[in-house]
Amino acid sequence: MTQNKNPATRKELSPLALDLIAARFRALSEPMRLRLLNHLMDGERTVGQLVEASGSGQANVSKHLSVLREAGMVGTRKQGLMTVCYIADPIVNELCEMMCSRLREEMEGKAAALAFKPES
Amino acid sequence: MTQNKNPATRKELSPLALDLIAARFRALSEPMRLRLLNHLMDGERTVGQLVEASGSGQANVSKHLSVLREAGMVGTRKQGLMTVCYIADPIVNELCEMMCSRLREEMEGKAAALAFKPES
DNA sequence: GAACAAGATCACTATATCGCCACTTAACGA
DNA sequence: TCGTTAAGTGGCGATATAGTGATCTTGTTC
Repeated sequence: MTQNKNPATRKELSPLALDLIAARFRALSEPMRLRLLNHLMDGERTVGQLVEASGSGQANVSKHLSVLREAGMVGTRKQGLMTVCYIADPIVNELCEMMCSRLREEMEGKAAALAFKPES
Repeated sequence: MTQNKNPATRKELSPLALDLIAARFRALSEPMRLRLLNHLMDGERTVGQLVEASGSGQANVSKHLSVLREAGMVGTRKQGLMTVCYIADPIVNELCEMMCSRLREEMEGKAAALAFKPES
């Protein structure tokens, strides 16, 4: 069910499409960016709050945020001196949720496999 | 709806979890790897077939495949001289499907915005 | 066993990116 | 206008990774 045997119904993605999709996934491929998103899942945060919460430098956080913004995943809004950040695309939550639960399954599976009968 | 205002119900992910999740997304962050997966969505393929279909070198394809294998997304099976590859985790299809349709929405949105009344 | 074919691995170059420091820019208050 | 603070930007060193050619390994065939 996970594979489509009929070549006529499957489309080969164009190089441009592949680049765009890869770019989106690349935005999610850094632990620090995931950490920022994880904090934003609690609600809006200023850059300063994210700097403090992430434990990284201000310049670094600012650059990671611009990557997320260019990927359309985070939005920002100026509020006086501060910049308020928020998750702009709900797909972020879905993707992370999926990946998380998938990893949990795998880990539990491996743990169970190690619990008894470590290879007959 | 996409954000959780209650801090008590949101969990902050551990650094280890962030690394694991980031690694999975990183496996999907290269156009060439997405191309390989895209071909595998039609069904099993040997390494040689993927080399031909992808238009890249054999060494390069082999390395990308090992990245995908380590990420648990692709499985392989020896069959004589050849190595048969297949998608081992159905999450790959879901993730790519989601990303694809999301991008389509965005592009169509932008196209529609450009069609008429380019800013009043 | 020798020749051969498929694929994995190694060595290398080029490029990209992370984290940090310093500096600049922008908005606010006195 | 000046000083202060929040955040963006540029430069730098270190590391990581893509792609390529050469080599090694393994299984097949004669």
